[in-house]
Amino acid sequence: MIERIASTIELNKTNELSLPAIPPFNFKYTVYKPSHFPTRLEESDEASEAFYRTYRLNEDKILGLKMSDLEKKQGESGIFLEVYSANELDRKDLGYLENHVNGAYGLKEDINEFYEYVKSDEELNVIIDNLRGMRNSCFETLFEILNISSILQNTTVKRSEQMMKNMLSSFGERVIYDGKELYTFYTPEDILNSSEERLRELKVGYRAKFLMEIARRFLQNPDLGEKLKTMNFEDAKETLMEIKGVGPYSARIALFQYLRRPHEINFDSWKRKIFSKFFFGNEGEVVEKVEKEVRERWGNYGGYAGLYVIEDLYVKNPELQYWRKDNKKI
DNA sequence: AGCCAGGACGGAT
DNA sequence: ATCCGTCCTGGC
Repeated sequence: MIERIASTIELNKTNELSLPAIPPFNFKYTVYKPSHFPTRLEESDEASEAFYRTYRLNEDKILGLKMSDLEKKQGESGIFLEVYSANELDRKDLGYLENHVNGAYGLKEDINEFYEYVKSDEELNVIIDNLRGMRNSCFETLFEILNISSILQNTTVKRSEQMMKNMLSSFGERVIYDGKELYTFYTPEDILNSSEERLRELKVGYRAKFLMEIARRFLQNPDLGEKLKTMNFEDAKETLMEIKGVGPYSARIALFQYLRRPHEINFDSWKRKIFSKFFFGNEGEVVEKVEKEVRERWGNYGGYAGLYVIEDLYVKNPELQYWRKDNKKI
């Protein structure tokens, strides 16, 4: 099969947008999550305190985004967005982009509802104080987040990182803007124009057939993500798990990240240990007991509270990012 | 060398 | 409904 010949697209700055957020808003830990394994989709620039991220607008227009803290620029909560592109963007494109960033980072969500819900949990509130204003973030489309959750399943993070790198460098578009070299995510067409054998060469293992299947689904039904947003919780979960390769773990990642259901929390062995230790002081408790504690303590905001616990742990213990070299064990 | 961890599937019960 | 062998790769 034909594989796209590697090329690099250079982008130039074409627009600036100010995207206000409902306060409080924590720019740094909304756009950047210390617990997430690094990919070439995005880059955090410490010196300029800017965050770079690629974006495929309406499937064909390739964008490079540079985000910074609107508070520091204009004294208002939110994101200052600099847009790099090959061609000028029209009003419709910009409206679509603005809508995407608002949704991806929950800028229009009132995080105070979560704080109010858990206000009596003193231990959690110490953590919230450190990260106040942090939102759940998911810049990916449903197709993309299901690729990531498939790549995360049943392996160590180090190998997930390797698989993602291989997939992006083989099928993503390489872009250069503002001195950064990053990749866009690939599309369902990119995968279907390749082959299961080729994916196996990229060390995704038995997931090759799952990734082909996911690509097939989204080629047939590109609006699946939008459809899921209109469904109730059970129907959305059921629809996700109809996709071969998407089980409970991957579905919960999509439900929490993409559909922003604050209740959902997914327990892989890594999170099970972290929360076992957080609740009971040891890593050994079974997932049923850990999950029961999440429900009793945090109810409908179990996923959101969990997000704060995990990210706080990584902020305080940056050496935990050695999972890049080691594995999920803490 | 052989064995194990890590989600999901599919067949057996 | 629950259990179990299998799929892959990398690390021990």
